[in-house]
Amino acid sequence: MRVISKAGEYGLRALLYMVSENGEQEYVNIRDMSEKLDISFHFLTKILQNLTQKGLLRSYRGPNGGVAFLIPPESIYLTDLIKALEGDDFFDKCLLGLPGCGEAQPCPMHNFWKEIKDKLKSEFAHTTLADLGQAIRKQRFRLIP
Amino acid sequence: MRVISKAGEYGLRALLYMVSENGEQEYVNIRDMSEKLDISFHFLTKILQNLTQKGLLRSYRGPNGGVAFLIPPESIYLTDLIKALEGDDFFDKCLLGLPGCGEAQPCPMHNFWKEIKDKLKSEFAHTTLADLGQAIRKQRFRLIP
DNA sequence: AATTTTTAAGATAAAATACTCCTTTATGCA
DNA sequence: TGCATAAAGGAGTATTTTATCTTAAAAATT
Repeated sequence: MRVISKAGEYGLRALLYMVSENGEQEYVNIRDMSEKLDISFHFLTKILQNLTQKGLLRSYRGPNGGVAFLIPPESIYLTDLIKALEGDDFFDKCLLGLPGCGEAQPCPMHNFWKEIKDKLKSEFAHTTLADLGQAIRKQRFRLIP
Repeated sequence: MRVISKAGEYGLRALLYMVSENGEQEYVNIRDMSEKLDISFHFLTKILQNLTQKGLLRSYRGPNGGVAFLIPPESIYLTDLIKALEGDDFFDKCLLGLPGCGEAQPCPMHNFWKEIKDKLKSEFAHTTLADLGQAIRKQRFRLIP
């Protein structure tokens, strides 16, 4: 059960790196990050470009350039991040993939799945990137393989 | 958030069709099913072949042949079906896809996600194909597009 | 202005997933 | 026995996702 795509994972991991591992320098170098996290530089570039276009990050070229948060990580909620990375319909899929399943004609698993999705949604809706970063530091979770 | 692959969806839908739409005839014709459910015949064949090999279905060639349940749908639990369709590691993935996340070194979302997975698991572990079929009949859910 | 460092963008390649086709084998029926 | 039917099995194609390469453009340093 892959919940989040590779691209989504990499994006999330990079932002967590920016939040938790990086000091207070504004712009984080993408090449550097790609090497530390062992993610293809060009692929990561694409993913972060997307987040820049969607207004979560800002970027700066030239020496000492890179990407930085446009919105402070304290106000980046996972819901928004996941939607930016995975698409807006992330939370709207039928568990069984049954055609026509929805509120109007719920499949046998619809309500059960809705409950679970709602839980996931609300967890994502009130945890921020900063929260995750803090937890990572606290638990000493190694982001870097 | 695609939880189940296309192949998994088709397989599940076909079995639900067999449970709920089909009369009491033993073998269900795959071509017929593929047309009714609007799934590619060849693709569906592959999927059901897999279930036959895994011992959930049996098949019969020749006129009036098709596939039938080897195990009665009353004792096919979703856990087993999903594992057969999607692979045994279905319930073992990290939500954030963080490398190294596990019981030994849980990521910040690990316990939260474990809870949700456990809920899903236990729901799947005690609902059978027959249960779903019954619900479909009761709710008059249309399997056929 | 030239050089360096970095993002931006588009084209291409590899891998995974989704889907198709064709031949073989088993079965039923005339 | 011969023909039609239906699944099994193997190989092949297409599409999507993931990843890489190549070139261009922007910005800072010298």
